[in-house]
Amino acid sequence: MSNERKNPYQYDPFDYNHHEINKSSFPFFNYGNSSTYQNQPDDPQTLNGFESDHPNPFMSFTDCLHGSLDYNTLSKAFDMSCSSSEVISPPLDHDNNSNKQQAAAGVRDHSVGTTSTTENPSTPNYSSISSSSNEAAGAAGDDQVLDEDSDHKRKKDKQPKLGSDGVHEDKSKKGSKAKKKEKPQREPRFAFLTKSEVDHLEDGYRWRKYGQKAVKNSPYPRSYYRCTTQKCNVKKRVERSFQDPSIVITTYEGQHNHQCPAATLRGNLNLNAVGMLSPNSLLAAASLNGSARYSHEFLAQFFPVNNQVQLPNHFHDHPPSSMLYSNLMNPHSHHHHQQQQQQLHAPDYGLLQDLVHSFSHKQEP
DNA sequence: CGGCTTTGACCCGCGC
DNA sequence: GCGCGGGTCAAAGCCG
Repeated sequence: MSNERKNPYQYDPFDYNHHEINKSSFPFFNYGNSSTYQNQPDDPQTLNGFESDHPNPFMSFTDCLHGSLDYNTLSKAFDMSCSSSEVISPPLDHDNNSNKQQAAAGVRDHSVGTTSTTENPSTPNYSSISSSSNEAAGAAGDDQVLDEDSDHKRKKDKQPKLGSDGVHEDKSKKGSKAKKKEKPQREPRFAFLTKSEVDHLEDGYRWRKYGQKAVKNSPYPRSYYRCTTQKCNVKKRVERSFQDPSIVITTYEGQHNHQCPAATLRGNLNLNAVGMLSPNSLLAAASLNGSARYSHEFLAQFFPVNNQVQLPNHFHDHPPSSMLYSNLMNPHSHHHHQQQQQQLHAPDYGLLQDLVHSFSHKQEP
């Protein structure tokens, strides 16, 4: 979060590149009914051209997993990722100065985070995936935030403090910094953009909300969830795009060390009830369909080794021809440089920023 | 009563 | 050093 804190309207692109260098972008998955999404090709603040070209708006992410998650599907998805920056970026680039405030004015209140996911399981229209390495999400590479271990440490330290109303000396911990050496590495993150009226999308796992924070420059809060399974350190953050309130940004951090409860219970995934799948559930679903091989490759993108994300060659070998790809094509995509430029001047906006960077990085020749 | 959400306080790193 | 903002904690409350 270090870099993010620069002036939202003039952050340093070079600085960003420096930290985002290992990021990569990921494919879009469209799922569910897309009829409610109003595409505005001329409005840079929307997901330009996102739906207009979609030959099959009902082909869903879950559909891919359920019935036809195969090599082609995945490769198509990857092909898309190569040109998906525009898709993600529009909500970020441009302007923002005036619109960020009014973007969500009156659209919905701030009381999100209530996990009423079941009431509308079919809302999601599309989602995109973006991964980011450890440095992502504002955590400058050098000031790693805490992982579970550090969480525990902190918890310990915090106990006395709470008892004494914070007057207790927390300084002691600050002084005793033998442990501070080992900067815990943040888990890889990957984000989904999902068009949904529901904030917390059902993904087959059980989550416990442990916090909610207001997002700077956004009327929508960010909710923090943790997997309820013991010893599973996966977290996710959910927030709504302030520029397109219909879009929910879900960021996963870490890997589930267990099976997807939904899959376990049913022996298969009821994908119709799954609004969005985390990589693990994706993996589970893919495996169920005998596509484990490719799903692993696919998922490997989310968990890059050595912080280096590489697209498998065969993904590049397959020209973009899927509906997913066309869906991603931005009317302004031929204005590559222009777009990038805009992205580089995107406002500081937490998760969205992460997305932009990971995607924009993809554009490098 | 257990599991979950809410919510204010706290921690921490960073920029100024 | 201070304030800001992201992230987390944990007590209190809610709910089935």
